Amino acid sequence: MAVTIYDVAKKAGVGIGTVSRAINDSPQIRPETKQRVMDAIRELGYSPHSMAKRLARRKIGILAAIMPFYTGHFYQELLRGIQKSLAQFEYDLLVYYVDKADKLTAFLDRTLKEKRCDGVMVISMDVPEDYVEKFTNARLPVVVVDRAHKKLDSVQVQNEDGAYMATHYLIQLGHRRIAMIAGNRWSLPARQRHQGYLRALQEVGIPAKPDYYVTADGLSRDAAVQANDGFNEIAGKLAMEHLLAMPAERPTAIFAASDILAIGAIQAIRQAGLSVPEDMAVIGFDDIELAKYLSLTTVQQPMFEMGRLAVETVMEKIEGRMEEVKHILLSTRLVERGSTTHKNR
Amino acid sequence: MAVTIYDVAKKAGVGIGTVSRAINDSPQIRPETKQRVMDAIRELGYSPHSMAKRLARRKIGILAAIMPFYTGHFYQELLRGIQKSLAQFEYDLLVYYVDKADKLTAFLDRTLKEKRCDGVMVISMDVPEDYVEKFTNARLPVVVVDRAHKKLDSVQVQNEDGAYMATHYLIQLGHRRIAMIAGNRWSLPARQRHQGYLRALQEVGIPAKPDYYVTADGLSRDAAVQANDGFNEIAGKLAMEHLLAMPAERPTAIFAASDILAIGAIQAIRQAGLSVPEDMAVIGFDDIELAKYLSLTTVQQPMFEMGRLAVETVMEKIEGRMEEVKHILLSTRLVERGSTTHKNR
DNA sequence: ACGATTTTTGGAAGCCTTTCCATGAAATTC
DNA sequence: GAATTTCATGGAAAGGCTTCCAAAAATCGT
Repeated sequence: MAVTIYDVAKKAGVGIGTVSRAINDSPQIRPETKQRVMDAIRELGYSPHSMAKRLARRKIGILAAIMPFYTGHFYQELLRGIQKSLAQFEYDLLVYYVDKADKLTAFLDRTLKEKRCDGVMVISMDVPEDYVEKFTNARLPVVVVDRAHKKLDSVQVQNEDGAYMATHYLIQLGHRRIAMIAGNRWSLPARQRHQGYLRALQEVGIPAKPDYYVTADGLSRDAAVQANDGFNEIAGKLAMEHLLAMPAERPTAIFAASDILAIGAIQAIRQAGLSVPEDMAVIGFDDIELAKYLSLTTVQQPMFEMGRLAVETVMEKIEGRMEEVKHILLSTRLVERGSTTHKNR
Repeated sequence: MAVTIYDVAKKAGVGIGTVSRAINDSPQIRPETKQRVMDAIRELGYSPHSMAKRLARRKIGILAAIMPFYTGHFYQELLRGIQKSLAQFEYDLLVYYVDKADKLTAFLDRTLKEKRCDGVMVISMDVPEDYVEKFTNARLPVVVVDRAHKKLDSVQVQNEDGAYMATHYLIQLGHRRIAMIAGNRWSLPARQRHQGYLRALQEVGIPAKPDYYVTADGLSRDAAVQANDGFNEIAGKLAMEHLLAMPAERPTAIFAASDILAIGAIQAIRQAGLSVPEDMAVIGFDDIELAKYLSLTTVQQPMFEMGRLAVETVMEKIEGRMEEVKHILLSTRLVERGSTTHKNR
């Protein structure tokens, strides 16, 4: 049916090995011979069958990325970093979006069952403990992005540091009553960011009020509030309403653990007839695309770079250049906009 | 090295054919035998090699999507529709993001050269004429999404209709001087939307002023303005500035051929000290995520549905259920927000 | 010019499945 | 109970490539 390497070999009057060498830029071939083969290939319109090649090479040439279904700049930029980097290795990218965490295990199972890729990048999701072992046994490299796990390679941002920076910035602006809004309490980024928040407060001797730390899990069982680990607009709004309803000592500034939470919070603030930043300064985390349009001060993550490093980390494992588990931490950057002060530059 | 079907066969005391039948749910196998094989598989931790399977089955089980690198809800939702639909066919998705159109041909070349997928979805990009033929010859099904081509299957939205609806809506609001901002003049969606715009005007006897149709290509050679076929923020802003600078008969309403153009236009309007919608009503097209936050009235495209249909169309071709070229047109929906009237519901 | 090296070449074996055909066993029919 | 049909099974062949080894050809040294 399709034209194979045998047809080319016959046409060019050479052996199949020679054809293979010609298409794979082997140095073990005379230029004239190579030319003859290439001519035959062009004439016949031959194209190698990628699956056969992969089978023979014992290498799939595919990396899989699994990520949650959130829209937004963060994942887009990440994907772009991944793609760009992948191109250099001549690997393809298989993308899986999942709605819920339970789909993650379904995907992981399938990946383990069929050998569909050489490595996996798990983005913004926690890999269940038993799967960590399964993947290790299967010798299938996994890198987690935007999360960390002791036994898996990881690429993430200095969450603690970024949160410290954000909180410190609010303090510098003169705020003393600073509350923090986060997604679910057990989410790792939430915890890390909380640590940074606490450190900044502690440093200047502001006691941390437990009431000032509001997380999505404490607010509601509602699915909409729990979506995306509690990092969603509704949760932000609810958390803010909760803070505004506090009897006394209402905070003057909010550090939200994500931009989307911050956006929800701002809605609640406005609805309460207050304005940002006069009555309430708000700072987010991520620097998603919306942040620019809504003039939200935030902590920017080097998303593109994360993607690039994720790929390189998996590739190191695949190519056996690296044995040890590697944890990469990238630094963040504060982006000042209008939700904290007016016209400050 | 890896455990193969032979190991399983030996362990279970059956032939390899039987093992294959067991894992593929063939009815041609006794339940007891199947159980025995399954036990052996579990014990050995066997998993079939997907590439070998694909080679033997003469079916890759992969669809490729190639799309531009724009961030946003439209592509995210589209991808989600694609993914969801793909899961039913047990196919995987290979994603390629491209910055520029020239990368498109690079991708298409590679796809043709190596047989990496069973079908291709080209999203928001025009397939060059010579490639149409190449793909037809290679018998590799291609569906274009958000574009159309006579000889290729396509899934797109009723652009003409949506634009008509948008313009008609502005007319209903009392506007008579309605301008249109579009990306590059030669882009198909731009042309189709322009047709709808013209039809709505004509219907009520408003003469179409050529000056009221501003496209990105007429504005600047600048790469930033030409990016994404002229559908970008800068182009929208520039176009609006151009309209505002018009000596007399300044328009009172703008139909932008995309939300992102509308957003650029709004910036220009505000910068000129005018307000939306009082001085200038603005309606967009797409309903990207930002639209909701910026309260932009717009024409919504059924993105998820487009993704689903794109997959089904390619699959029909792959499975040989359909020979003819199929063009699918989906209808749009007007979403009223604050950029056209205040509180209108 | 001839033996020793080095480079090029041909093609068998291997990668791991699925599929098809032949065979033997079991079930059905008359 | 013999003849026929159906069902379950084993394993060869096919799918299209890479890789390795041995053989052939080219190159080198003297």
